[in-house]
Order: sequence, then C-alpha cells, then structure tokens
Amino acid sequence: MYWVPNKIVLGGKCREMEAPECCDMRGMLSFIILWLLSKREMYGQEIAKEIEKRRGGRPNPGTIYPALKDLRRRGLIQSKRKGRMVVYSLTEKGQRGIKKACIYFCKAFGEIFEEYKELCK
Amino acid sequence: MYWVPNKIVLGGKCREMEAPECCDMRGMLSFIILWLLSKREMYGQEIAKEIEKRRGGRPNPGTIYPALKDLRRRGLIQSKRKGRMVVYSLTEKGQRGIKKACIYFCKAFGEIFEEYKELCK
DNA sequence: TCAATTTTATTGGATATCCAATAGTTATAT
DNA sequence: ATATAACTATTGGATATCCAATAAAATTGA
Repeated sequence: MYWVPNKIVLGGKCREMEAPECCDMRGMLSFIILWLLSKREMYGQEIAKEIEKRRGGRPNPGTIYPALKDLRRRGLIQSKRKGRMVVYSLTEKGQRGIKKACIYFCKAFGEIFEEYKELCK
Repeated sequence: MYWVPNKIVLGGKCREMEAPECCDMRGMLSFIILWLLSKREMYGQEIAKEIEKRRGGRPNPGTIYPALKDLRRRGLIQSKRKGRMVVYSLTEKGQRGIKKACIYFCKAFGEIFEEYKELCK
C-alpha cells in the first residue's frame, strides 16, 4: 500500500476528511516542497508539518528525505546544517523552476479551482 | 524518458510554453480525466484533446487507454460503444469521487492558485 | 472493393512516488 | 555522564504513471 492522506487541517483546527479514493494525486510532493521553500527556508520536519496542514497526513521520513535529496541532486534546492537541523532553501534554478511550475499549474487546473473554491471555504 | 508537456493551449490559440522541468505533476491524469467526464461524456480521443488544451502535449494512447481501463475497473467510469467511438461517462461512484477529490484538491493547493492566478491571466 | 483515416486498445519497459522499518546524529535535560 | 527526544537519513519494496511501438476494428471516400 502507498500513502493516502486521510485528514486535513484548516485554520489551525483539524477536521477529519475522507481521502479522495478516486485519485491520489501522487506526484505533487516535489511541487509542494518547492512551493513551501519559495516562502521561506525550512528544515525537513518543518516541511513535513506544513504539508500535513495542507494535505492531511504527514509524509514519512522515507518520503520526504529522498524527495529532498533528489531536488538537491537536480540543483533546485540547497542545504545548510544549523545545529541539529538541516535547513533547506531554493537555489536560483529552483526559484525559476517553481515559478514556471506554478504558472503551468494554474493554467492546467485553474478551471477546477474557479469552480470549487466557493465550496471549499 | 517519460512524458513531459511542452506547450499549452489557451483560448483556442496555441502558445508555446516551456515545461516545468522542476516537477512534472505526474499522477494528475486520472484526476483530469474524471473532472472532464464530470462535465459531459466523452470518447477517448476527445479526452486526450481536452487534456492537450489545458496541460499542453497530448497524452499517448498508451497513457490514456490504460488509465481509462483502470478507472473502469475501479467502478468510477463506464463505457458504451457508439459506432466507431467508445463513449465514457462517470458512474455514481465516480461522481461522488471526483467531487470529493476536487474539494481535497482545493484545500491542498488553493493557496498556490490564489497567489498565482493574476499572473496567469 | 479497397485504401486511407480515425479511434480504440495492448504490451513492455523506464521512471517516479511513497511507505515501513531501521538507524545514525545532535541537542537537551537530569 | 547518560538518557531522552528530535531530527536527519537510508534501504527495500510495492505501486502508479507514462511513453513508444504496434495492432485491431470501424468509418469514409475513391
């Protein structure tokens, strides 16, 4: 079995939410990570927490660290040790990349947001 | 190599657009298919065309038909032969599923859309 | 009738995603 | 000094995604 989110956290409160069984949206992890890092630098578990807030369910260490490793290998993020933590941040390539990806994302899925955003408030 | 979209079609006109190299958003195909079918029933190549309009690059037959087969196996869509074409439509389970998935999608990614939607007009 | 076109469909393989389990490393508290 | 907690990290394996190549079936047109 693979990871399926099963709850979602909104406005600080945690509301249970059934996972969308019909399509698991795997493949969006790198995208979320880059987007989070475009806001500010974070360490690994901080990223995992932020993802949990948005998507529900916290990604495993075995998910998050290989993803970070891969993003670093591709030159999109960099890491710096700060005491116990390793702080990750975007490289310039990563900044350009996530910007482009967000625009692409909006063009591809904007319609769906427009239709559902009222329902999701 | 795997499929990476490299252009995007908007408002009928085809504008070239560099693909987001940093994250390919694979895993969203079933989601788009179900969303398209929630609008109206379509046959296979029609679905492929609609995806091309939104995401750029048309999914291969080897991508679209296995995806449709899997959605049918899971009881989310049904198919009906109409002459040369096979028309696909959502089942009730599929209707419930895509609704749930869209809400989940908006909660998880709404922030990104809110931030970029002006930029994408 | 027969070739061309369109649509549906399968197979095989490369790659990506993600989890469970496990372990190492650093800081903090007693 | 030592135990505890928090964070980082790896490995292995199951599953999903997607393309290229290929082929079959139905329609259309000459």
